[in-house]
Amino acid sequence: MNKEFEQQESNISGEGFLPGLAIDTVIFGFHDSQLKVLLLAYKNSSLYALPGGFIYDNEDVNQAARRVLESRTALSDIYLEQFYVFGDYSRYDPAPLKTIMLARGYTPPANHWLLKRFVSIGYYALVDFTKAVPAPDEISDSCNWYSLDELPVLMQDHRQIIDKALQTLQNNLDQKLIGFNLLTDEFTMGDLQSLYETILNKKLLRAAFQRKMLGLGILERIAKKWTGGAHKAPYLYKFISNKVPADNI
Amino acid sequence: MNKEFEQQESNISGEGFLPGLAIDTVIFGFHDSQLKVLLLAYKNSSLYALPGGFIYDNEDVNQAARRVLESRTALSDIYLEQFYVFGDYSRYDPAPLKTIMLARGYTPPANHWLLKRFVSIGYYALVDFTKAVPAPDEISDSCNWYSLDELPVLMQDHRQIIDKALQTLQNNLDQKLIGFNLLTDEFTMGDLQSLYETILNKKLLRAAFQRKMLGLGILERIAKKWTGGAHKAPYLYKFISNKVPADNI
DNA sequence: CCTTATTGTAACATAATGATACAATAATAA
DNA sequence: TTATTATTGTATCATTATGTTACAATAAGG
Repeated sequence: MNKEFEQQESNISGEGFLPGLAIDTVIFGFHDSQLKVLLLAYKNSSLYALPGGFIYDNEDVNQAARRVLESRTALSDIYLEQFYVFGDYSRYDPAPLKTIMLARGYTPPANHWLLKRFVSIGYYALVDFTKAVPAPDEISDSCNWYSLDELPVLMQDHRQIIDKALQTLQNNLDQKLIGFNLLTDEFTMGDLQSLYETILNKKLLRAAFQRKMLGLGILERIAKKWTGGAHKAPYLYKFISNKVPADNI
Repeated sequence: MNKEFEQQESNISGEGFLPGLAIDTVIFGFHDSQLKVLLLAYKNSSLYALPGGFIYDNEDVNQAARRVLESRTALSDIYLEQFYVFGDYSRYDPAPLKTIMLARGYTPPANHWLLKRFVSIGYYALVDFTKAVPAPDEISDSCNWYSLDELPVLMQDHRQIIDKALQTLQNNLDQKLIGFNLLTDEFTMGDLQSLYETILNKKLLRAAFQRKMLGLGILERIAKKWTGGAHKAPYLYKFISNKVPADNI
């Protein structure tokens, strides 16, 4: 794990990996009423990047995505879904990886597999912010949450990848019932509404929201939560239905 | 075009193509109240397959999908969308292509690029059945429409690819307004309802369907259509909004 | 001109959602 | 203890969308 990139780097032909194919994961979390994504800060570079990786030549592509997700969050059984393949020729830009390798003191040959054109399969994941344990990889200084409102400058087309992931999340939020994956196990109706409002980027009517959510029959009322505020205590709920990791992964 | 496969076949290393990456397109048509898909019948084989292809190393992936679509239907400006990446290791099966090459009198070396593991990007297209001109490729005897109800035995996991494409179409039908792409330019409300019923595989209420469709404000009433039947003639409609080929392709 | 099948739409019932109002209640201050 | 305050849970009514039935308006054909 820790020597992973070193192995990929010294492996000039990319033996053992599917060539030209990569995975990028947009890992969403929710904290302080803000949507966050996990980003890596690359060493010797001002660039930030999405957690990504390559696929072993005997590995399922979806499994590789889970592997990447687990290695950056220490979480398994997470909601994870493919959302788009980024395959434009204009993405092709070997400069960032070359810079990274040079900074590591390694001069790659021109035909190094990591410098060739890559097509990237975009996945998005929904994780419980409080449970994830962000872990940088070998070539990054840090792995941290960044609010969607204040993203740093990102490598290549990673900004567009995040944008498209968010669009997909917005479209899927009501259809599939996936929002709960971003909350802790127990939450108030206010937490849930705040999450929905943040993702959809619009205010929702409290009464109608509560009625609809309760009407779905997927929330179990647990107990009351005394926050210390001078007002009625809200109920805590938990999601009943099985927290399916995904449709088909 | 006609010598395309011969070039891919004699090109042992796959020079000029993205390695290990393929495209499979589920091309939907609608005729006689049935959903159809375009399938190729391979020479010297009882197997049928989805139209597919490879990606040039200087070509956008989406552009490659359009190229495949155009070469099998002689149509451009068609609704086309990515729907899933099929990347399980269990898909890996060089046998069919090897059989095809052997039947052509060509014995490929073991390391031939076409015999390696491929990940396939699934696209689905919605075309006007009356406008498409199905054209087989070099290694197939025929390119024809097959009703979804009576599909022949398909190569590899192509049956699952079709199933997943249909699921996606069903999910997208109401959200995006894409059904019109399967009809001729002018159609009756009955045609449209029949299309919806076929795709969704359920009966719809005529009055409610008509009210909803007209309420969308995307249909223009053209003229009446006298079919010769002993009854009131239905109006012909055409789709107003710009027939967008896709979201983002 | 009468029958027949089908279309377009009105009319009503039911369900879903938008909007407002208010009682319940947990802290705090008087 | 009691009043005050903020927030929650839900009832109520308004509006919109959808399900259902009914019926008038045709285009043939006898």
